[in-house]
Amino acid sequence: MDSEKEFLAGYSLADYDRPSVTADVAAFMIRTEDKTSYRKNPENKLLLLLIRRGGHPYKGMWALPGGFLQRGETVEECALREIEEETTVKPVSILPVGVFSQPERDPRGWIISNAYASIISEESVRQTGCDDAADAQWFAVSFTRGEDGTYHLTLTYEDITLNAVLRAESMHFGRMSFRIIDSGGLAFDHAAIIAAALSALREEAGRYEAIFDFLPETFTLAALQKVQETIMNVSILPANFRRMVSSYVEETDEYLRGEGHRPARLYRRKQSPE
Amino acid sequence: MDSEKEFLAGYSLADYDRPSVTADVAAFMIRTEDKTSYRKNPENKLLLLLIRRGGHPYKGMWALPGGFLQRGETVEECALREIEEETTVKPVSILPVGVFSQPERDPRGWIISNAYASIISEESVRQTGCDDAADAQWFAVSFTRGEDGTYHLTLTYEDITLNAVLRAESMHFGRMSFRIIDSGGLAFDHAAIIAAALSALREEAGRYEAIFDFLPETFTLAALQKVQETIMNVSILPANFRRMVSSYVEETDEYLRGEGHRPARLYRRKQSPE
DNA sequence: CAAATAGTGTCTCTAAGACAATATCAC
DNA sequence: GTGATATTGTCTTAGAGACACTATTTG
Repeated sequence: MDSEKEFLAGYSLADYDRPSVTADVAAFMIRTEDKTSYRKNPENKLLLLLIRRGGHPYKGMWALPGGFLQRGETVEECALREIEEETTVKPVSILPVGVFSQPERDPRGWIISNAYASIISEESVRQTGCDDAADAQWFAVSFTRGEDGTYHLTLTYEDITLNAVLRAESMHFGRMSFRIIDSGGLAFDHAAIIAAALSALREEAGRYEAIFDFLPETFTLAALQKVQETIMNVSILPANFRRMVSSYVEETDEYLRGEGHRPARLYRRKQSPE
Repeated sequence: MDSEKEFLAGYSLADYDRPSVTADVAAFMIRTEDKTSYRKNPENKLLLLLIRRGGHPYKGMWALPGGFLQRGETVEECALREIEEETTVKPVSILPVGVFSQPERDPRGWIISNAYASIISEESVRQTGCDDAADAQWFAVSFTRGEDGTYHLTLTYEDITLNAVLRAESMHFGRMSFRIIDSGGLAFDHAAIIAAALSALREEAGRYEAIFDFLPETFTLAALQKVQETIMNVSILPANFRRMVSSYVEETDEYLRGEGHRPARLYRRKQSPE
């Protein structure tokens, strides 16, 4: 019986052809806009972090943050590391979206991408104040389905508008994958990655899983509802939303006062729903 | 302005450290058992294809079929290719399960695995009759949750029983990931991959998405229900199941006769439910 | 007081679970 | 006829949408 140790000593992976592996991250944040009236609650905007590429290929175009997998880390850790490097903020949560491995997806060669969606709370961004780099910006997201079955992804930052068009290809486990019809000026296949990440985020939010990560420890139910509405692009009656999330949250004794109307009780996420 | 062509010509990915990339596939099939009485409908068994490892590491232990990603193919194509090589059968569908990239998961070195669940119809296996290789066998699957939150995965083939114990780690997009407590004799981290694939398969079956792929073009509703019950490990009242899938199927004019009781109408999958 | 949100209660509608009842065939 | 499944229909219950109504604060 030959020993496993011996076998491994003589074994070399270098004999095989290997791809480069990256993790690309669609980092989402929800920004509370300014109040339009001293009475009204503020609106929300869903934002996505994009980096303007400084080098070839796709030089000058906008892309998702990402980078090569390093020895000794998992793909998920790589995604976390990349987003921390770019924002100096630790994401609250990170969710797998899919693997993108079309052979021609990157002109530099054989590079496969592991896509993640990550959620960053506005609170943490405010604290570290990482809005400095001109080559990293938060774009406002709009993602809608046309009546002909195409999907329109629009990303806006000041006077820059990226307008991608996609078609849903397949659906597995409730998640969709997309084929790019018009990349709208996004680098690589990142339009398809963003669409898949958004579709995954919506599915997660529909189960009230992802929405808490956008907010601080304690929050009003109205704020939580705005998050849900912003992600899902729907509107919900407050009374019904309240009932639906009631099993996921628990009351605190605190109230949010001074908003020009009746104070709202602050809630926190309940660890074990039921 | 420097040209992108120039840049790419001088660019070499070989400078970076790269992992080996594999696709591992949990191939599921549902086998119709023999009738216990000439009147009764037959029972079903959920089966998973395992390969006995001929070489180190984990020599002699059972593992999922899989192999290295080759240049020019996508990870999904690699998974399809591996399963076809092993069974000579083309899977009806293939579903992404997750990426497994713990640095120590493979003693041979830095190897990350893309896991897929694939569904193979009994019909296609019968046609090609690929039950020959002694090192490739279909194991009966049992996957249950203990009352202490652990999960028990039992795989059985003749006198071989593999008994793995796992703990749910996290849940994203309705899918769970698992930590291995006892691998039960399965190679690598394949116990965790199988558990994740089963959890994903159940989620998909719960939406009546995956269940049709186990069956031929036309089928009785009772057969469809047995598939659902086998995967989900539940039992459903026929009248209710019939109502729930009614929007996913359409009638044919054919009937299945000679079963010792009232003939059942054959149905086919409806392309666009509603 | 007015404007706005916070919060409660209730009606309706739909989908799923339970179950009763009938239909139809092979033996 | 008997034993089994096939098929239909109905009662009940749980949850989501709609909406009316009350409560509470700030300017």
